[in-house]
Amino acid sequence: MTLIELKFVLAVAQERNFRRAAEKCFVTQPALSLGIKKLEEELGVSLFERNRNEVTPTTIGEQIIAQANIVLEQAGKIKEMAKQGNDPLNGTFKLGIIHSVGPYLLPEMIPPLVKMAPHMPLEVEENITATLEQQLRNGVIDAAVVALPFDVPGVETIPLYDEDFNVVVPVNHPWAHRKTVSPDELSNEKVLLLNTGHCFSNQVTQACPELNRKGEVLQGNSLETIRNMVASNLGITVLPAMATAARYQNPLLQVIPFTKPAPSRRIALAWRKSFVRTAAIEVLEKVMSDIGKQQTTLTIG
Amino acid sequence: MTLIELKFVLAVAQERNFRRAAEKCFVTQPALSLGIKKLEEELGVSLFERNRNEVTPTTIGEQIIAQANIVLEQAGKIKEMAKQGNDPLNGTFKLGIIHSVGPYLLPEMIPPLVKMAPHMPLEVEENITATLEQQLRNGVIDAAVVALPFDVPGVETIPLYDEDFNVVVPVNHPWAHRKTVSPDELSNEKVLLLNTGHCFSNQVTQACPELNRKGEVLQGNSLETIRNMVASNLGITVLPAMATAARYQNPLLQVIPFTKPAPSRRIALAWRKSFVRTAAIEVLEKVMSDIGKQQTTLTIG
DNA sequence: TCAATTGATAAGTTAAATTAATAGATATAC
DNA sequence: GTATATCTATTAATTTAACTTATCAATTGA
Repeated sequence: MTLIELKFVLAVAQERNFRRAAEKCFVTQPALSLGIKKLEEELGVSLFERNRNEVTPTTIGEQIIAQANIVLEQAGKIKEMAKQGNDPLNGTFKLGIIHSVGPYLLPEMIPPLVKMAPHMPLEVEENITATLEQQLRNGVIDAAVVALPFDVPGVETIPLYDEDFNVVVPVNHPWAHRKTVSPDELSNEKVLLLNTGHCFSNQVTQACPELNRKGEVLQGNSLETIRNMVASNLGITVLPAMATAARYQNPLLQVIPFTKPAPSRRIALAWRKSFVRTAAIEVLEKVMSDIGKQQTTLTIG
Repeated sequence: MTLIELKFVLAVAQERNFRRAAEKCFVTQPALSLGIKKLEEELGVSLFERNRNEVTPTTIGEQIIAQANIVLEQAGKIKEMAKQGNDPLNGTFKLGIIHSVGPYLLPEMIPPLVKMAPHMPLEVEENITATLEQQLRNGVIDAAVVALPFDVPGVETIPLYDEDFNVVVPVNHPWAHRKTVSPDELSNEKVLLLNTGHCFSNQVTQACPELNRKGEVLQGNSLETIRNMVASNLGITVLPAMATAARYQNPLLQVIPFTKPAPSRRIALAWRKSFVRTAAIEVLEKVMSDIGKQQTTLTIG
C-alpha cells in the first residue's frame, strides 16, 4: 500500500473513469490501472466495479475510499507541519542557564529576542552547570548559558561576554568608602557564597585562593538571597558585574571593584554540534552578547 | 513521502539508533538512512539530530513523528477493513425484486439465506422491472429478481424457477367447481390486473390475447389488494403459482389451474457482469431456486 | 593510540514503476 | 448489423527508484 496508490483510488472514485483519473494524477492510464490492481491484490478485495459505462466503487470499496481520504488528509498535515516548522526561528527553544546569570541576563534579553525571533518562545531551565551539561547532552535543553571553561565532547561553545567580579559590602562596613579591594584581602572577611555546586562560587574561590574553606556556604540557589544577607550585615560577598548593574542599586550596599586585574569570568553559549537550528543559536548569541557587553560596562564603580 | 519512509521515521524514533531501526524494518542501515534523508529533503526539515551517542528527534521532528503515527494507524485500518470485507458474503446485499414475486419469495428465503450467509443482510427494493433495470445498471442495487425475458446489456441472468399462472375466482363464481379453465375463456370475465407497468399483467395479457383491453387495470402495486377484491366479488384474477401456495389459502376464494399447457413465466436472478461478489450471487441463486421450485410444486390444484 | 561503533557515502545491482503500443470488450451511431 | 468510438486490461520495453555491499569519517571508550 502506497500513498500514491491511495491517491489513485481517490481519483478514480471522484472521476469514475480510469482515463480521467490518470490524467488528474499526471500518469498514464495503464500506470493507474496497475496501481489500483496492485492495491486490490494486496488488500484482497475489489475496490471498483469496471463497466463500460461507469466505474463504481464496491461496498467495501466505498469504505476504503473514505478511509483513504482520512489517510491522505493526515499525511498532508505532515507537509503542513513541515512547512510551518522549517524555520529554525519557529518553535520553542529550550535554554538552560546558570543561576548566577539567569536573573540578570534574561529580563534584559527577552525584548530584543522577541523582536528578532517573534515565533520562538524560550523555555528556560535555570540550574547548575553539571546538570545543564547533562541536559544539554541528553537533548533536554537545546543550548545552555554557562561560564567557561565548558569542555564537553560533541558540544560547541561561543563566548558571549566577560564580566568582572565586584565586592559587595554593607554601607557601614569599613571598606564602604574604598575605591578598590584586592582579592587577597577577602581572606579576613566573612564571605557569603553559594554552595560549591555553583560555578560562580568556584570561580570566586579560585580568584581568591586565601578564601578557600573560609567562605560561608549557603544552600540557596539565589545570589539575591546573599545580597539581602549582606544588606543585613551578615557578611560581605562577591557578585558578577551584571548583578551589580545600576538598576540593582541598593542604599544599604556598596559595590567595590577589585584592584586591576580584576578577577572575572567568561560567559558563553553552548550547544550540541549536531543541533540543527543554527540560525536560532546565532540569534541568541547576538542578543545575549549585546546585552552582556552593554550591561557589564554600565557597572557602578 | 511514502508510508515506508514514515515507518522508517517511527522506527528511528523508537530505537534512537539507525542500525537497530533498520533491522526492525528488515532493511540495511544505508537504505534506512537514505529513506530518512529523502523525507527530510522533501519536507525541508531535519527530523533527527544525529549524535554519536544518540539520535534525538528535533522539535519539529517530534511533531511529525506523532503525526506519522496517526497516518500509519489510519492506513492500517484500511488493511483491517479489507480483511474484514474481503468475504463476498460479508456486507449488505442490495436486492431488487418485482412486486409479483417479493411478498411470496422473500419471507421464505430469508431463513435459509441467513443460515448460508449470516453476515450478509439483505436490503430489499421492491419495484417494477423498468425501474429495477435502471437501478441495476446504475449500481443502486446489486442484483434483481425479475421475470424473463430480461435482456439488458452488461447484465447476466440465471433462471431460478418456472411458475404456472392460476385463475382465482370467488367461491360463489360459476367456475368455482371447475377443474381447469382455458385462457381464452377469460375474455368474457371481469379480470382484475395491476397496471401495465407491472410485468405480471403483461405476461397474463400475453397468455390470454383475448383479454387485451378488457382487463380491469388497478393502480395499486399489490396482488394482495386484487386478491381481496376478488374475495369481495368484484371480479376474478390470475395469480402466479407462488401466490397461490397452501398458506395463502382463503375460504372465500377458489384457485383453478389453466388447462395444459398452462401459461407460465420464468423467474430469474439478474446482475451486472462486472459485479464482483459472485459468491453472493451463487448463494442467492441456490436459496431462491430451491424455495421457488419447492413452493411452486406445492400449489393447490 | 587503537579497536569498536555509529551514521554517511559511493558504486553496483536488483526491483519496481511507468510508458507506449495494442488488444479485448462494450456501447453508440448509422 | 456493421462500423466506429471509447474504455480498461495487457504486454513488452524503458526508465526510475530502491536497496545492498563495501567503505569512509567521526567519535567514543579502553
